[in-house]
Amino acid sequence: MAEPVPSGGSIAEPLKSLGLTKYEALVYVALLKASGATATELHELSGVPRASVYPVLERLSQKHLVSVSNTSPKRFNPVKPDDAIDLLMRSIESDATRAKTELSRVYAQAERPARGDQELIWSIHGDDQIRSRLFELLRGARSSVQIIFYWDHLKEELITTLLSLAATVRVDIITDRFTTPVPDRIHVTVRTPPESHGIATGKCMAGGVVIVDGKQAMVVMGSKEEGFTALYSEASGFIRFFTMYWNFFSSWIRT
Amino acid sequence: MAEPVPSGGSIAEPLKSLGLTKYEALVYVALLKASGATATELHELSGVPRASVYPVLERLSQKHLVSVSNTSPKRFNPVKPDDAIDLLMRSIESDATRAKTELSRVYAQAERPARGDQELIWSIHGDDQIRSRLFELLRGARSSVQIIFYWDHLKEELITTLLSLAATVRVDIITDRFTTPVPDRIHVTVRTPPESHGIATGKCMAGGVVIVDGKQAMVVMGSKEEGFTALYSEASGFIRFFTMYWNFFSSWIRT
DNA sequence: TAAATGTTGTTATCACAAAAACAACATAGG
DNA sequence: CCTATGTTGTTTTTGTGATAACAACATTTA
Repeated sequence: MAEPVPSGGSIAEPLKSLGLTKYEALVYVALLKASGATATELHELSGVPRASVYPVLERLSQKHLVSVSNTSPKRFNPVKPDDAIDLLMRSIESDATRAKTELSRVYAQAERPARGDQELIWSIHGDDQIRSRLFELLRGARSSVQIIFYWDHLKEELITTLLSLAATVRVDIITDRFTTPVPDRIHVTVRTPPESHGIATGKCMAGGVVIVDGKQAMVVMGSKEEGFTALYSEASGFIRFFTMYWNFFSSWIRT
Repeated sequence: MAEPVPSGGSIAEPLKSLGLTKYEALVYVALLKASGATATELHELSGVPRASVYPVLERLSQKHLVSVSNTSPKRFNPVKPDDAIDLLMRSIESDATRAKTELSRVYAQAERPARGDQELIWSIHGDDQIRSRLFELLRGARSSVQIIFYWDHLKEELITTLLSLAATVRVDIITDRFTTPVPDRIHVTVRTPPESHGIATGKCMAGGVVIVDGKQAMVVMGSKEEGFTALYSEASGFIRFFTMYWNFFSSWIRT
C-alpha cells in the first residue's frame, strides 16, 4: 500500500489550470482518497513533504476546498469535488465576464485606423482562430467568393455557409469529392490534384485558398497533427498573386 | 499621451486567473487599444520592457490571442476580446469537467470511515461552503430542527428551506424580525437580543446556531466584511453544549 | 520517576524554475 | 551615418518546491 500513486500525478494535472499549485492538487486528491486524514497521513499518501503539507492545507482552507477539525492532531475533510470545482470555476468565470466587458469596452473605444489591415499580411495560428476568421470572412462576402479547399474537417460547415450566402454572390468552388446538390449560381469543379502538387498529399495534409470580393484573401495550410497556419491579407499584391493562382489552378484543372 | 495607463493594471488583473502572466495581460490590453501596433509601440503603451515584448507576443501568438504580420517591422493584431476570452474559458472548462469526473470517481471509490465525522469538530471557512453545508444539513433533517439565526443575507432562503421540510419535522426558530406566516408545526420566537449579549450587535455582525435531530450541530458567526466562520460537529459534547445553549436562550428570551 | 523515543506543528533555510528587468549586439532602412 | 528593429544573453526577482532543525507534547521504557 501507500504507493506513490502514479495516476495521481495525471489526475492532479488539470487542477493546475484552475489555479492550484502542484502540491495543492496532490494534497487535495490525496484527501479525497482519505477523508478525515491527518497531516502526516496526507504526507505519506501524496508524497508531499510533511512540512509542506501544513502551509498547503492552509492555502486550501483559504480557498475553501477543505475544512479543518479542532482536534489534536488536526484532521482534514475535503469539500466534495463537484462543489469544489464549481467554486473555482465560478471565481474564474466571474473574472472572465468582468474581463470580457472591460476589454470589449476598451476594444470598442479604441479608434482603429481602417488602414491597419491594409497592405499587411497576417499570420493566424490556431484552428479555432482560423475557423472563426474564415467564416467571418465568408459571411462578409458581397459579390463573389472563389474558394479552393482540400480538407475534410470543415467541409460541412463550409458548404452550409456558402449556401447561405445572398443570391447576389457568385460562388466558385474547387475541391475534391463533392456530392451536395447546389443552386445554379454556385459553380463547383471537382478534381483530385496529383500527389506531386503537394496539396492534400497523403493522410492529413490539407490546404485551401479563399478570395472574397476580389479584395480579401485567406490561405490555409497544415496538417491535423502539426496544426494549421493561415495567412490573411487585403494587400493588392497578395490578392493578385492568389487570384492568379486561382485562375491557373482553375484552368489547369479543367484539362 | 503614452501615460503608463494606471487603469491598465486593474484591467489586466482578472486576466491572470485565465492563465496569462502580468506581461501577457498588459501587452494584450495595450494591443486592444492600438490594433496593428509594432513591438515598440506596444512597449511604450504597456510599460513592458521592449526586449520582453517579443517573447510575450510569441507566447500570445501561441495561445492564439494575437495574429502577426509578415512586414518589417512586425505588426500585431489582437483577437477580439470576446473570442479570446471564450477561447481561454473553453480550455479551462474542459480541464474542469475532466477534473470533475476523475475526482468524483476517486471520491466515490474511496471508502469513507463513517466514524470520520464523529467526535470531531470541523471548521468551515467561506460563505459559499457554509451556505452549502448548512442547507445540506437542513435538508437532511428527519425529526427536529432547532435554529437561532441573527443574520439577514440568508434569511429568505433559510425560511423557504425550513418551510419545505417534511411535516414530521418539528421546527423551532428563534430570530429577530419575522413576518412570514407559518404552519402550526413551526414555532417561531421573535426577540432582538440586547447589545450586551454580543450576537448581532451593530452593523454587520451575524451569527446562528442550528441543531438537527439532536445529532448534528452547526454554529456560524462572523461579519460581512471579515467573512464568516462556522463550526460543525456530531460530537456528543458539542451537541450537548449547544442544546443547553439553545434551551437557555429559549427560556431566557421568553421572559 | 526519569530518560529515551516518537509525533505534531512550526519555522528557517536552500534549491529551482518561471517570469520580469536590464544590457549588448547585429542589422536593416532612412 | 544614424535610428529603430529584432535577437540574444544575463541578472534580478518571485513563487513554488524541498530539506533540515526545532519546540511542545505524548508515549514508552528503564
